[in-house]
Amino acid sequence: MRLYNTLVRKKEEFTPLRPGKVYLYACGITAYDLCHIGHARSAVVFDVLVRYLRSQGLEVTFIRNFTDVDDKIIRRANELGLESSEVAEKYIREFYVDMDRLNILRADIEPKCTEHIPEMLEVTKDLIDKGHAYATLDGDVYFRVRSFKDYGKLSGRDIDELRSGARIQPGETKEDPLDFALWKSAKPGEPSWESPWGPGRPGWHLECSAMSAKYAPLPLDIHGGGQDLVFPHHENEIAQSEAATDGPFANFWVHNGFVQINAEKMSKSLGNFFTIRDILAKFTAETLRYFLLSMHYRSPLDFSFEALEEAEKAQRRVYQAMAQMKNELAVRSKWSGTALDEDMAKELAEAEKGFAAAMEDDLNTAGALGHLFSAVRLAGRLADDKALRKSQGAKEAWTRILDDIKEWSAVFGVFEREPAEFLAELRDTRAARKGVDGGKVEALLADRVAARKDKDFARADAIRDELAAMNVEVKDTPQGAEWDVA
RNA sequence: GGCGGCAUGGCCAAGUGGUAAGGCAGAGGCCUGCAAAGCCUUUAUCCCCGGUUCGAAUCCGGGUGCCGCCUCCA
Repeated sequence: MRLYNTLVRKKEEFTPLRPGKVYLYACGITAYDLCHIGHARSAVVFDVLVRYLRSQGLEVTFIRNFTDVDDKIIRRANELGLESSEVAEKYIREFYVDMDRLNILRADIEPKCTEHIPEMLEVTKDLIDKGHAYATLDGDVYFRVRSFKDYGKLSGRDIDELRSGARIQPGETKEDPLDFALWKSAKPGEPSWESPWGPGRPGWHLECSAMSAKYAPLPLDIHGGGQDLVFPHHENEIAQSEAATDGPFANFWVHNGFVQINAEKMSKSLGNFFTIRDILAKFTAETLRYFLLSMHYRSPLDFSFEALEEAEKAQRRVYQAMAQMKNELAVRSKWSGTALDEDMAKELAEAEKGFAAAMEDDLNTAGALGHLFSAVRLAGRLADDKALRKSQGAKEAWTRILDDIKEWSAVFGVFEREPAEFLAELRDTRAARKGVDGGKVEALLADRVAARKDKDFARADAIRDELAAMNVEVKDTPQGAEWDVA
């Protein structure tokens, strides 16, 4: 497949460095709070990338770390009166709750920073030995940025431009403002570990270098994360790892775009901040997942509840089509001999090809979904035609489309549910969100069924108007009356 | 200030130089007791100005607007 590589700022053909085998490392969360939509996007993007690579027959080792010691966690622990390890454990548990609901597969290896202190000390020692790092009298260890000539190659920054922006904080004794901490000496009340430079804790960037080297052969095939991690986090990782190993750290750098609110970055200070749970209180997890995949992973994605509702309708349409196809296939046992029309067969083949090509081209899930809808429309057209509906051609097409959706949905992680079951969940979710009383609806619907049976259409229509006023749509099908939330 | 990204129909959104996917919303039709759903039809010279090319939404230059990173951040 072709993948956009941040390192060279263009799409390149992705080829595993070791035949048939892919090592992918994605930066995970810092466990100090509930995950927000941005975390969800990043998680979904890399989940789909892993699923896709696997669907192409590659054996993927997916590593996603947890940062479980850092300034924010310590601050949070102080606020809550807990140990920082308790805070980290709590939010790692919450992370799994959210990710499981979003159908995110567990990574193969999920290392925690605090469990890899020896490995990090080892890297730090190496870097000092090679002259790439130095310890200060205070017991801090810094990476000597100017000792690494390629610094800035990922983020496209010039070291001398950076200089003007960097500051030395009071109390720091760096040689150069650009230097960043590998090891921070312990301050009172902070968690700390013993080291050759005194008690302290690792700097943020170090963990990814140490843990990826432990669990994967370097260079990694792919290293990923959110776009904001490009600088300084990933730039610093490259500096640490490449200075330590004298070889390349990662072959491809893949970064997902940000979630925005009203075209602005989501942030707590702007008050436009949504956790995954805020969303899942109103929408199904699968709707959120579908929404996140309906745009290309590198584009900024503007979040709104309106947009989510559109996604919900689009998603419902696919499930309705699935339900219809399954139903048609189930109710009929005899099919006429008519084969599938040549144009339709071609259309279906093109949708299949288009889907594959879109995924192959930098994981274009939005483009791929367009082809899924083409298949869905074809299915509807067959069902709509009284003659075609009973034909062998329709049977074959529906069977094939359902198979296609099954294959695609395994990569997308959506459309995997039993349609009737999901549609019921969706209806209930929409009903709850819009304040529709399901019991009352069922009662009115029963009255209407009775009225229709008596051919009292005036009364039936009056009841339907009443339901419509409640935001409820009625659908009369051969199987009986159904309702949904408008 | 430095670096980078984006600008496609009413809204959202794909788009690999060859003549604009898809979704949502709207209009007309088929179907239906009437509806709903579904199906069919229908709505774009792709921010502006130049250039390269037989041909550009796609490449180059210059504008304009918006956003991100440069400090913790998915």
